[in-house]
Amino acid sequence: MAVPIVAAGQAPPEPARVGAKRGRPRRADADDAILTAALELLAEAGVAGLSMDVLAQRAGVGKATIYRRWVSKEALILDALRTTNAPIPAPDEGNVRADLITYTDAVVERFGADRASDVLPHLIEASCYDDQLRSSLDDYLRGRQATIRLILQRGIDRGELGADTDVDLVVDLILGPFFYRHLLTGAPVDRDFAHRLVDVALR
Amino acid sequence: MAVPIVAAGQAPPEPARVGAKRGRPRRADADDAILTAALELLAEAGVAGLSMDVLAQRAGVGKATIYRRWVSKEALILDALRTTNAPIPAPDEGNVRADLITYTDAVVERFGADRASDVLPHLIEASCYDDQLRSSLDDYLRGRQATIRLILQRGIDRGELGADTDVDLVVDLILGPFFYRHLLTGAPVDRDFAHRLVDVALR
Amino acid sequence: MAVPIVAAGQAPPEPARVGAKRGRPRRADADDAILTAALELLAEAGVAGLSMDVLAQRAGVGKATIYRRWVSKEALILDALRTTNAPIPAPDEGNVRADLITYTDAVVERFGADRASDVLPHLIEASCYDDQLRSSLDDYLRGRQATIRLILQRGIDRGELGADTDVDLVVDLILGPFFYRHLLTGAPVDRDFAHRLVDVALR
Amino acid sequence: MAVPIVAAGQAPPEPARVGAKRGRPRRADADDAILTAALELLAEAGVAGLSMDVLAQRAGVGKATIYRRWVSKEALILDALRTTNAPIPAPDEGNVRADLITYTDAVVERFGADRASDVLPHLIEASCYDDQLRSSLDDYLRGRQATIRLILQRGIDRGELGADTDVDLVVDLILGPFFYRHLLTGAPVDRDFAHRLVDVALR
DNA sequence: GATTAACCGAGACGGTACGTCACGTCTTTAA
DNA sequence: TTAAAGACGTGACGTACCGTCTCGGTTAATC
Repeated sequence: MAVPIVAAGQAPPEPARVGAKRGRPRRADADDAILTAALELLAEAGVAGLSMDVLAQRAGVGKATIYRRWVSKEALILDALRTTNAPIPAPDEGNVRADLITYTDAVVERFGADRASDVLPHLIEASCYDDQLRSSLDDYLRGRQATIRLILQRGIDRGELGADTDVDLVVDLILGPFFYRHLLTGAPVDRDFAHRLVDVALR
Repeated sequence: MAVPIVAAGQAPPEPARVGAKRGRPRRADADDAILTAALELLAEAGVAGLSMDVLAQRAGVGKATIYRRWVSKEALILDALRTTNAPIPAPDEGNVRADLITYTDAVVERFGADRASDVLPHLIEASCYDDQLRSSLDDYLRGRQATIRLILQRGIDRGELGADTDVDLVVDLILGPFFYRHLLTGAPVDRDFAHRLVDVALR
Repeated sequence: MAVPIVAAGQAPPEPARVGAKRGRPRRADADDAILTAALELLAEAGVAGLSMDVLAQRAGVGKATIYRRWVSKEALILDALRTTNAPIPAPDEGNVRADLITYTDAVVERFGADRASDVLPHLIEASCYDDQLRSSLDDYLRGRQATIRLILQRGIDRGELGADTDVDLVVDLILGPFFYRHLLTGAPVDRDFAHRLVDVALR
Repeated sequence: MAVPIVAAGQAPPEPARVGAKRGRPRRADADDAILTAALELLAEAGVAGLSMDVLAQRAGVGKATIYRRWVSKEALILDALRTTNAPIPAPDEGNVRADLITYTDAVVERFGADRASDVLPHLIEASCYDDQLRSSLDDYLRGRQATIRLILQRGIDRGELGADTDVDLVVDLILGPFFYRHLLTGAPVDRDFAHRLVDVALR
């Protein structure tokens, strides 16, 4: 996931294909070691407990090796997030509403487990100071919409939803309130809440 | 806004009115001086530029004086936010949809002006590590729902909306997507978007 | 020995006598704690083993406290050197030659004990990059000539030496070869060598 | 000057002439390229500016190539010093005093030009941690006595000086005070000072 | 009027993390 | 085998904050 010089999540920009690569290649397993250690530390003590010194030591790696692979601590954290947070697979029960319910139930469950995770809040804040991170994070978060978009698109293809369905809006109507409650007001996020959102969005 | 010892936003719990106070009373103008300096620094360099040392110097105040009035840097920032971000007044045009449109237009405008404010993200993150702050922030953010709740309640009272209207849900449907776009995906937040949200919420 | 802001060894320049001192005063015992820890570390592992992190920890002090009292690691080391290396007292046997012999014997002994001390070499190098240190070190080293100068002056006062005696030259003739052998050529520095130097210098 | 594996200044121990050479031969011009680059960097920024990474890049050479030819950075620096600092040729005017004056005048001039060179101090310090370097440096510095020893020997051979002249002592008496002033006290080193040293040494 | 107690500005305190740099070694591909 | 390139683990650097503590000095209410 880590890339030569660019920010996290950016595709490696053809690393000077011509001359091929000279010099000692990067340790192949270092990325994994670092990300694994990062996830451990995040689980143990949250973002606040993830200091670069400790991370390097835990991963058995020099700090420079980390900074060679990620432009910043936050780019690394974002990649760690990507690693853990496997996308929720799209159910396909032939019915948009059923699919969305299944999907949102999974989201609710994950939010519950994710309880008090400070990773996303940290990245949101950090992205205020770092444009590269901002766009990486936006990419990541828009990517997380893929499942729900797929469900909707299938519905449109099946004729279950009108061709003029505002997919963007439906996505925001379902995910927006989720995050709003989870990150901002602290109001409960449960299945009932999710179902009502789906009902409204499909109304 | 600042209180003797409790967290930001908590009502001062009757400061032991009984025994009255001995000793030198607190400087009356210090709260203002501190909040003003804080707002200046936030405007100049964001949360990252608001160090307690600089703040104390700017406000012409000792650091201890700040910590005597707010439990933490973040409690202070939250109060500063409260100070700037005056609540948007509830329009009253006798029509729920019109009122919501007027209101959301104001929100859109403020979000635009708020461009790249890192204050809210910072507080969200900090609240992950500080329960007192967490609840203060939740209070504040729920308080920001007052306007929209008032509009809806008036509609219900007028019979324009059914008595069984799920106010909580409508609030989340309107505000959730706003913050989701603003803080997370970075998608544009404009009047058109707001109007569609209102339409769906009232549908 | 440490001084508010100026380099090591500089006399504290009347610390703004007017306004007296405001703010919390510096910990009185910190200087000692730091210098003692520094001397321990120097004894254990030489200059190379004296890292600021370890020193701070050993002295039970924050790094900032050290940097508040000494402008640089080297200024601190110089003060540590001053602390250990008490001046050799001037003998007074009523005879210049006898006094010088006694004195140089003491120097020889100290050089022997000083075996492999890397402190002075380190300071000499560091002083190439730091003018303030350079002049502090010069002061210190010229101060170390005091004993020998006193012996000679007494001789002049007694009429044992001519009033036109070139004291500077005699000092350099005795100390120069000492350091030259000790630091540069590694040739042995013993009493016999010292005696011959004294004989030549007084010839 | 560089040698296969041994310390700087050691004679190359017959580089396994027998089996001839297998594999890629060493670049013949690398030594020169490295030393030249080293001298440039020393001139530009002193020892502190001579990092091995920069040096390798400047010389168009891999770091391993440098370490294959010199055991350490300091061994390389010593060789660089040897390269620049050509020995001062021995004058031969048939008179010891005149020869010494001519010689010391040249030394004074070089010291003046050498102003603030940090090379020698650096090597002196480094030699505290590295025995091999220590003896190489001692060799080098004793080698620098050759000129003055030659002048004295000629004087002895001519009968101008007694056969019992303590050559070692005379050398130390002349060079010791030079270095003492130059490296330690920072006192001026001029022709007058040198002449007085010669007078005393020959008295 | 004296005492007491909480406040005040200033700034030093012990900690902790940061990101950079240089070291000397190791690992590639190419000659 | 040696070359150039450059990644590697290590560890020190000096800075910047944090939130607390300690000064000498006010400023009331209480005694």
